[in-house]
Amino acid sequence: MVRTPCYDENGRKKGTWTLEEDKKLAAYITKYGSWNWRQLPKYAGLARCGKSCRLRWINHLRPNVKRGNYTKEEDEIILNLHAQLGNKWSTIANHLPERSDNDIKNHWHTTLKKRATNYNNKNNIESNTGRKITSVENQNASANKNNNMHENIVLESSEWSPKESSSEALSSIDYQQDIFQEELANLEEITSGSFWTEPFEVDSTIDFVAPSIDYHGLVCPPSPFIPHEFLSSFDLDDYN
DNA sequence: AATTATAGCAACCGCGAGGCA
DNA sequence: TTGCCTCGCGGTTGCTATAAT
Repeated sequence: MVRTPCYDENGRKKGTWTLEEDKKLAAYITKYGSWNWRQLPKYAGLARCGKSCRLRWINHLRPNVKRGNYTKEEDEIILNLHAQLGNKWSTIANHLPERSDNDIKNHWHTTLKKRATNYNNKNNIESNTGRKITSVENQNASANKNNNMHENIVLESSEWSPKESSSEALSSIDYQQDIFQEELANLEEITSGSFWTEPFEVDSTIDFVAPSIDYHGLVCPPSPFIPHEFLSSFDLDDYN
């Protein structure tokens, strides 16, 4: 289910993310934000490309992201929106803030696609009998996902498995929050006290870089892994 | 028990849009 | 206007787990 880790011609890692990489990425973005995806992995001490970091963050690590175990209501929203929008996964994902576009896309191709034909046929039948689902109704249904779905949006009960509850998804969120708290604490500990003034034990596997100015004129924060002797030549006050 | 087929999902790739110099 | 850079999107691939034979 995962890709075998390997390295590209630039020495950047590809494939499955390790727990350690997840922790580094989550901790860094939680503390500094995603100011520049391309530069971020260098500052975060990751041998990954920016694209990979962005994807990992959006699909797995960002707060409150829910994985797997789609509810019946979520399925209905996706089916409904896909019928209107087509493969506009990012737009569909906007209606399901806890889901990523990639996750929705995968879910569509693996599960919902098969139902779509029946679903569309059903809508056509309803339309022909004078109970057409309007786009306004669809929007209301999407925006109000905490309430019961619109009466017209019905899936065959046999098509939805009750095993797809939200319990496992919630445990995924708990797991991510644990990572945030643990690594944030580590970062705070690392970057506080004598960290900035004491000599640093350099990890030769990490590509150290200097703080810089991004295109918004903001100081790009240095990685907590940058050694003291390298940092000492920079004064962030000069940039601010 | 071994082999093959299928499902499910993580992640990569290529392209277009938009911002900036 | 043009070219470069970054980001985000959608299509696709690669791999594992599970089911079927």
